[in-house]
Amino acid sequence: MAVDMQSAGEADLIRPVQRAAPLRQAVYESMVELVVSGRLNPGEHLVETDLARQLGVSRQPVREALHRLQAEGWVDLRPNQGAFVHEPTDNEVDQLLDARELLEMETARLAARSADAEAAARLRAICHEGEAAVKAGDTEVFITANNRFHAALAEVAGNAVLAELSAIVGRRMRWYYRLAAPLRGETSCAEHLELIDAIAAGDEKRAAKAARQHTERTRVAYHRTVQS
Amino acid sequence: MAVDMQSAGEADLIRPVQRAAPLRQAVYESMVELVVSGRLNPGEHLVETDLARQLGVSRQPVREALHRLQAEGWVDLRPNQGAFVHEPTDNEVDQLLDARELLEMETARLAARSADAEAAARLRAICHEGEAAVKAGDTEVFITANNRFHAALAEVAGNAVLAELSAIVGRRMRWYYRLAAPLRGETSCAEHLELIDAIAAGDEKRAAKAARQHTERTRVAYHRTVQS
DNA sequence: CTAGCGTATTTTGGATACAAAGGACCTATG
DNA sequence: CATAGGTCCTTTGTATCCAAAATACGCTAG
Repeated sequence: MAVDMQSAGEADLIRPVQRAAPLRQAVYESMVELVVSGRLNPGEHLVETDLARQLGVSRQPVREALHRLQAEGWVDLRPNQGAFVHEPTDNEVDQLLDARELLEMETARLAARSADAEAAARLRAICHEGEAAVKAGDTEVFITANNRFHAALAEVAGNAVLAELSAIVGRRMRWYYRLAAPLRGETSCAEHLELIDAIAAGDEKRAAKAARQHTERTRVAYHRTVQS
Repeated sequence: MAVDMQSAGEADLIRPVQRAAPLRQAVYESMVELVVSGRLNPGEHLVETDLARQLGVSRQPVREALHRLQAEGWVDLRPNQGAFVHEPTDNEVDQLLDARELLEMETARLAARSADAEAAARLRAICHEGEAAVKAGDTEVFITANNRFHAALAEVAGNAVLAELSAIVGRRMRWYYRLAAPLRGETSCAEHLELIDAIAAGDEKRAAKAARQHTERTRVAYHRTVQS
């Protein structure tokens, strides 16, 4: 199991992080990338020492990153045994989507209540960025724009707690979402625009409905993806 | 500002943690206790070195505890400046309660759908423990039982994500809840029992309504408390 | 006397070193 | 030959040490 790590053999597997000022942040992002990209397999045991060597930093930032990754559901931390890459399940996806639906519907309702022309314009701008990314075929940028959209929506709704919970669910969704994103990009933006229209009109019911449908379609897209 | 910390002068301010196996856990619990009890004032700057000395451990466990405390909303961590005790606001309480209402209603609905006699009995048992604590006047035990009740409810509902989100909100509520708890203890258990009845009957609507009313009454109790 | 700058101290961020717990492998015995 | 025990090695958990950043103070110049 434990491959022989010769001094030269591993160098290009994982690129050392750029030593910018906030090292933890860089390490954290590198590790998210490693997990999301699938270079680390679900269930795999992450050894702090190895990660530190490969990333070119000490164990300290790695540890802190691992703790944060646990809080966000990327890895599972067992006492005295270290970190294991979280194993995603279809059941978990459905639970995440249930939670997301609940949170997004309420967020949409609150946003519609605040009904602000300037806010609607801001949301539309982000939405169009996502569209552009889809046209360019850049999934990663699209997902980022998507997250920004949901974050902005939560801000408009004006409940910071709700926004944070949405963010937690959103981060966890990323794992699965990147599977379904390519199928959804085209229609997702249209659904966002419909949601924005409802919010701009101050129509709470319509906004909630749009949010629900958006989530449900994401669910269908995911299930269709994993079946293939 | 910085009091003169003579070797003997500080010893009994904060009791050193019992050096049980999981040191982090002990440090974390000690610090929650320090924040909740009010011995550390909101906005106060927590210096890692001082905490470490006073708790009788090194800075490392303290740092990890601080990160966890941040994730749970007890402290705010500013880059290169360290930890500051979170300053609670009335606005935040309302937002937390809004989120709690949303989550609890859905949890109650799902729990009612699962409708299981054995589960209802388990919930009732926890509820009665809380009642006993109220009668004994032990607020701390009551709050613990209360949290256990909500956790058990989430488990019955069968959505782990929802349960975790509820737990996050519940932990944050603790700060405020301990203010309102003394006023609520008596009626809170009765409301829980009404909720359990609705769940046992499989009546989703009634369960959701009970959950909503329970949250709303907590809100009223809190606002009444802080006004005095 | 006040405002701006430079230095010094404090405190966090990161690296290294040490101790303890867990798991794997090997051996000896029934 | 299978199993139980023990030892060794790997890996985490904790402590100490060094460097970099931020703040606060004091000094000087206007």
